[in-house]
Amino acid sequence: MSLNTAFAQPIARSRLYEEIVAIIQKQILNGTLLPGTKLPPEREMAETFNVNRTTLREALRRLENLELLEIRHGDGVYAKNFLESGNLDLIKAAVSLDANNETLLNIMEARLSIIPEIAAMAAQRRTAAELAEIKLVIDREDMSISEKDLIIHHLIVRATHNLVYTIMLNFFNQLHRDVGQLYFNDERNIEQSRRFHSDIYEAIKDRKPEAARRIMQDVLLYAEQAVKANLAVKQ
Amino acid sequence: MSLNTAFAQPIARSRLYEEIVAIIQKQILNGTLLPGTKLPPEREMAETFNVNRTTLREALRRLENLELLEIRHGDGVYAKNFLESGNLDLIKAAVSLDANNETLLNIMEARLSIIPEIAAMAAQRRTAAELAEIKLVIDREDMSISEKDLIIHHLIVRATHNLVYTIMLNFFNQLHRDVGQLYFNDERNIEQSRRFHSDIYEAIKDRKPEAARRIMQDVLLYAEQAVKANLAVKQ
DNA sequence: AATCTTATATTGGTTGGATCACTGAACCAA
DNA sequence: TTGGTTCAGTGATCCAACCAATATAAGATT
Repeated sequence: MSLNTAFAQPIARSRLYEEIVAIIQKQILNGTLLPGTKLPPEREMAETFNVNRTTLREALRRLENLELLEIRHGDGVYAKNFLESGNLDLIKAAVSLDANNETLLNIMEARLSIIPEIAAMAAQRRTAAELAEIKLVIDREDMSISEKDLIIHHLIVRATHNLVYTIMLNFFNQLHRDVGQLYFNDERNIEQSRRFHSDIYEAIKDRKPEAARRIMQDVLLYAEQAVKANLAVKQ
Repeated sequence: MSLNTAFAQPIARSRLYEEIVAIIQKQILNGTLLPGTKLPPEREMAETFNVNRTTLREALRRLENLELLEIRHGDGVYAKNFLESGNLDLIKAAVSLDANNETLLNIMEARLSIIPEIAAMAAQRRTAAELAEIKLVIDREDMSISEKDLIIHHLIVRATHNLVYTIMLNFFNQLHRDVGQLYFNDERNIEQSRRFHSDIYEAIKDRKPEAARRIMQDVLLYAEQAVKANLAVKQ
């Protein structure tokens, strides 16, 4: 017998280099480490953090990929202005840093302006095969509503035939994974989702972009309210 | 003497690990390396690519950050489904891989649906200080029109007071840097940009979101046509 | 004095090799 | 069947060099 899945948490042990990433990332995001600042040499930083240079370098690489640092061979390591170059992955870090959940609200706002557009586009461009796939998932019974919801969103964005939207959705879905757990614990929300799935399916089937847009907008607004209510409780 | 800057390509000497990233990335994007596939051990791969294990690991790390690989301590390295987990940085690679510029068109489509919304939001939320900053940049004369354009877009998105939009803009601006060079070589486009700057400024000053949205939409459509014309010539 | 060239120190990039830590599978014991 | 033990495989980290690009300053040239 398996434990209550809501209880079993995936440990996710942090690697050493990730701890260093977190430290430097925090300093850049909260303005302690200003853009243009030259960091100490790798050898020196490695000693400071009391890790091997190889490990430190993995951390610096990560920060470079996030566009937080610029590493110049033969010169040194410089802090960049994350507002001008930062990567979407930064948002995850920003969410966990700001205490008043401002970033989370920002994410939901952006989502509300982008995903409904995706739904509309999907209603226009979906192929018969893509429509059938959605139907198939809705009718399956060996899957939790939460899993279904995730896949349906994926299938919808796939129907836009736009890779950028597809990848952007991945970003918003990370929110889904983090907050969704609570959302789908409430029976009312589950019923809401079921209705959403059949409604959006119909709109896409009938190639009604405006209907799809509105349906998507409504469900996002509904979910947003649920999340906000949850945040209010926590505080 | 300086070379023609439009001709001078940004050297960008590839680091060794980046070449390995490119190879594996390509295999995942074009479907050679299927999701779930277990890659050989690091020691073996390092030998195959004829690089040190440290170097290989930097490559694997990068691919993990791109959400293309999953690295499990004590187990192994597995390929992931980039359509379900991929990062926006992937798009850059996708652009250079697909021959028919489909991804570039995808980017422009997404941009057209997102940036105008940002302009509208900025018109509603901008503070007096943010407005003044924009004006200041427009009036400066020690700056190329291309540089101005970039900064003005930054200031506009900053006025939305939404970090997600700010970071998203960075993604689209990379396109700006790559294609903008050609765009701003044409005198007609420069004139177009000047008009755009003053028009969008007025709309934001007067707090007219719909006007700002339309102006932004028009300029993006105009630029899109210019890019498409350029692509047509190249092919 | 101003400019160019060259030598050198600094710093990131790469290497080879060793050891630690986690995972999975096979095996054993209750 | 369940739980514990062992062990081989694999990633994580460490250590100590050397390679390669850059910045800087000293020297040569004009």
